[in-house]
Amino acid sequence: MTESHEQHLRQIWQVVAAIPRGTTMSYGQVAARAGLPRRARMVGRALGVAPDELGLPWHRVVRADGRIGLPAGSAGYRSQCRKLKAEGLDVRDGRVAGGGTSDRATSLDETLWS
DNA sequence: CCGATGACTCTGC
DNA sequence: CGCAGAGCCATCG
Repeated sequence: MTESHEQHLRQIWQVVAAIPRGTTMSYGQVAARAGLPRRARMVGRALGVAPDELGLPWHRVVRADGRIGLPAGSAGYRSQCRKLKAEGLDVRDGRVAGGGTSDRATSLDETLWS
């Protein structure tokens, strides 16, 4: 059952659930914070297997460029875009703006988040 | 065991 | 600003 791997999923979900409202985090960021330095891809899979019962704010997880991690036009894409707007953020052409401007700074946040 | 795929990221052109 | 290539890790055939 690869329980060690399940633990990682738990951490990922926990990190995602710990994302402040009105803020967006990149996959690599979540992965790093979950203890997975290079497992950004696994984060995507984790969200994919994440049950809705957890009420996981997966919509706060976007790509490093601040773009939606799902194909434009997909159901998840629209959902994420809409939820982000509901969070007070602004979605432009698939891009997410942090409450007015860019709030996330990729590698910079890592030092900040420490 | 090897090859292909993927809710990723970075660098170069 | 957009496209292409390379790197990274886990899962599936």
